[in-house]
Amino acid sequence: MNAAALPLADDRLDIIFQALANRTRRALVARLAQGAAKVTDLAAPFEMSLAAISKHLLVLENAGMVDRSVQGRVHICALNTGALASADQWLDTYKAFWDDKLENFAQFVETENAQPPEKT
Amino acid sequence: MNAAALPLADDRLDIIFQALANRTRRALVARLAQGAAKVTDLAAPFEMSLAAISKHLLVLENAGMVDRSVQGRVHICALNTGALASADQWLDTYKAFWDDKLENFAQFVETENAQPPEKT
DNA sequence: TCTTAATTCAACCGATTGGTTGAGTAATAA
DNA sequence: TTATTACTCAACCAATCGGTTGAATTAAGA
Repeated sequence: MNAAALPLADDRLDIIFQALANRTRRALVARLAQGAAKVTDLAAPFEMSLAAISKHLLVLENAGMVDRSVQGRVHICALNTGALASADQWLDTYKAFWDDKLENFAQFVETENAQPPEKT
Repeated sequence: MNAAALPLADDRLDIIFQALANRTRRALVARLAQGAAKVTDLAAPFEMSLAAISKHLLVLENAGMVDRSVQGRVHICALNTGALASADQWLDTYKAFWDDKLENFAQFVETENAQPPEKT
């Protein structure tokens, strides 16, 4: 079923979240979720140069989100969901925390106020 | 109550994922998931300056992940789950896609700025 | 062949990032 | 009052980011 339960090294997560931190790249992910596509078609909806899209695809590829198959002069890109799953997994860890544990910030502040912190 | 069903504007997601794209900030999130803390305590485990941590906390705050309460000279930071939920929600969209095939996905594609499918 | 299409590469640019240090500002402690 | 603590602010720096343009590469079509 789900084969992506890897250790999630920090530098790997850096690269994955960084790749997601750009709307053009997220739009490319959205597009690729519909199916594989060649670079020119991926670039078509955007108002930036093909070279810029090429760079964005490289970022996604380095993050492990996109696989590339070169057929002649055409590069076909496809989504690889493993990296996305890793990011999702990281977030899910903390979702579990806050669903269960975290309550009201104001409540904490009151508690902290009534109970002075220890000296350093 | 889950208040995180917002429209997920692109620039907002840019900021959220960018905030997560740094291991120090993710470590701060991890630390804050265990409970609120003051800035000095948050900075203690790291081998960088307090000013650097202060900046990281500002990034998390601007991303909506951290709330701050100033009590005297002490700033108490607490995790705000809304922004993390937004990132999770974005990823969940794709998780839903790759888990269940394109059930809800065509719907999503229309909402986003992705172009209609053009070729097979 | 000669031309065109698909894509990357390389150099460049301004803006941003992630860190530093030192000074500034308040609140608490002595 | 004077120090000390908690933290931010401001200036600076090197590295990276996101884009550009123009040239290079390679494949396909005429």
